[in-house]
Amino acid sequence: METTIKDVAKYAGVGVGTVSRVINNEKAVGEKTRKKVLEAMKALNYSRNNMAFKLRKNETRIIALLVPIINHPFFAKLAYYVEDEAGKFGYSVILVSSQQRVEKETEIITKIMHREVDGAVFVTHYMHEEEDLNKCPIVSIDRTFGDNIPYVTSDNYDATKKALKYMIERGAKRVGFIGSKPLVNSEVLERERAYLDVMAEYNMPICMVNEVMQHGDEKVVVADFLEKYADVDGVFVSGYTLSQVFYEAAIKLGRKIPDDLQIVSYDGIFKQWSMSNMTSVEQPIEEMAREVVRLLIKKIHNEETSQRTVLNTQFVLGATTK
Amino acid sequence: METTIKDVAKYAGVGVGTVSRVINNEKAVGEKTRKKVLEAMKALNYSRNNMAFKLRKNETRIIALLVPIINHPFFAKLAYYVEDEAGKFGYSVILVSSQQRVEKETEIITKIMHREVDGAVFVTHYMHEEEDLNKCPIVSIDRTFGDNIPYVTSDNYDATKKALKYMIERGAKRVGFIGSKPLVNSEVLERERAYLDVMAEYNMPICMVNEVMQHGDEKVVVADFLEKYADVDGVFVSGYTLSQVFYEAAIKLGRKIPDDLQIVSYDGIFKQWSMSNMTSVEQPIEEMAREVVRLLIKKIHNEETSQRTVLNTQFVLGATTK
DNA sequence: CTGAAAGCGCTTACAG
DNA sequence: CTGAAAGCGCTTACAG
Repeated sequence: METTIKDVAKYAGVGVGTVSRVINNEKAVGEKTRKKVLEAMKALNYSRNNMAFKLRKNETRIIALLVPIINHPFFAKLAYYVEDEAGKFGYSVILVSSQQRVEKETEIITKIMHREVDGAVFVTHYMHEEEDLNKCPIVSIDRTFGDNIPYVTSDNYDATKKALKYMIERGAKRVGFIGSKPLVNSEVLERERAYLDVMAEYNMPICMVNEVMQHGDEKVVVADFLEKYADVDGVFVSGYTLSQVFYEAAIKLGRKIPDDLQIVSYDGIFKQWSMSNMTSVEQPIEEMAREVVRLLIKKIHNEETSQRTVLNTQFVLGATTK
Repeated sequence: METTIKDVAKYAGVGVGTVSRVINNEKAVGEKTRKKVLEAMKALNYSRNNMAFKLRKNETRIIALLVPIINHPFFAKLAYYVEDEAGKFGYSVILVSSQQRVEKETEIITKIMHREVDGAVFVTHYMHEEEDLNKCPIVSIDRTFGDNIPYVTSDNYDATKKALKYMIERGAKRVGFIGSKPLVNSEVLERERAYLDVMAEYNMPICMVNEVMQHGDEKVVVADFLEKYADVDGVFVSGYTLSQVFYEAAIKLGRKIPDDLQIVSYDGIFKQWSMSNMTSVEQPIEEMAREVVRLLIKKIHNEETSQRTVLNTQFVLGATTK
């Protein structure tokens, strides 16, 4: 059997309340008593059973992080900083890859209701039932759920606009857009809006594929795009995976990059992970992660939070633009 | 207040024990009573407080996964499958990036002792105090702790030998080895042993750098290696990050790959993450992850486990060998 | 400053 | 089949 607070109390010849007080470092305890208790703890090699502690306190000190798939540079980096920031507040993080299965989202809600975690950050783009969500401490990235779910996002609209204009200024005459459309309301949709606005402004034709995609669909979608819009000389690719696939496919088709075809991607740069060198809009992943954790912890403690937090991207030049 | 088992019992006009029995789907409960309780649960929107459940059962149903850094293709992929496999057994996984800080390892031990997690899988290569470890349900990948810590690994020795011979058969006359040396006993050391054996067998000179490295040291180490052994025409690179850095550096130095310099790496292939196309020894990450989880769960339940599990790698041809 | 007791929300022998 | 009670290991008013 593991040694409990009772054993310590008996050994030290005091009450369990007293032991609890020294464990929790409360001031109201005599020097001698404290010493006795400390010795007993050491002698018995005591360590607190935090299951009991958590039950009393009614907090798990755990949050869940729900990503589409952890095995992806964007989400892995996010997870890294989420864990780091949560740790600063004494929280652990449970990792869940939704694998595009809706049940996984529901599972998290259940975990919250069952008091297995205190809250969750949702980085997924699937369906769900609004009603339950609003009762739970949940925050999100990019996704706009409703008034009760704070989220952090990046300046999707402005950044996309800037990226498109950059290619146009460098000679692109026919500019395309390819993206994976989220299933739910998301700030990511702003990228499409920016594209449409820029095309209107420059009086250019729309060459866009922005579809709901399953993981793995990228190749087909890219191939379709490149066939349908064979004459584009500038493309905005929304998302890391898509941009890698797109780049490869374009090369294979013999397109000269950037002379014949310029590319800018949203999230195209993960130097650590790949040898690609794309011009891209880089999201402030670290800051997004840290901020989303701070929001969640506030939410858990019923503090006020702002509903929408926008962080700035960076436009990073690479070898895929002129 | 959240509704408890007591509320349900009162509402249904039964004892709490009975409610508990229907929650846990025990057979010994009358049909009518069961129905009454089920209705009460629904009416009150009851969901069990698992903190209390866990305290009673003395199990957290959580395991910890300790990796050097989650933001890395190998560990991210591992994490993905660890989570998936753990889920099959009803376990959640807490993610911890050690960030090369020893305290993080100790932290996990503490979490186990404090009953915050039931056990842990260690994929790190740092120091620790043996004594505590042996009391805890811990399993590992590659690392050999001692008789009490089961681990899974791959056929490091054979695979390395095969890779080296492959280059030699294709004309390599001067073959090097570059790796990041683990701080602790690890099967990864077998790769060095294989290299030394092969060099002896072919009577070739040793061109090896196998040092303890910090994250970020790779560039310097690679540069040193390429300067010191400027005339190697075949190199075995141990590890993903190192192989990416090595490849880039070699290219920059004007080395023609594979004509002038062949490369084989251990863990060089992560198609999802990069556009590289290396010849490499591919570890069965999914199977390693699943197996290590199974081992841990057995350990948690005090079942017998084998101490060492070796899984086979695959030798995958890419563009970096002749 | 300290002890005895109640209680967090469950499960599980023990009777009946 | 079912209820009353004890207990999991803590914390926290309440007295003193």
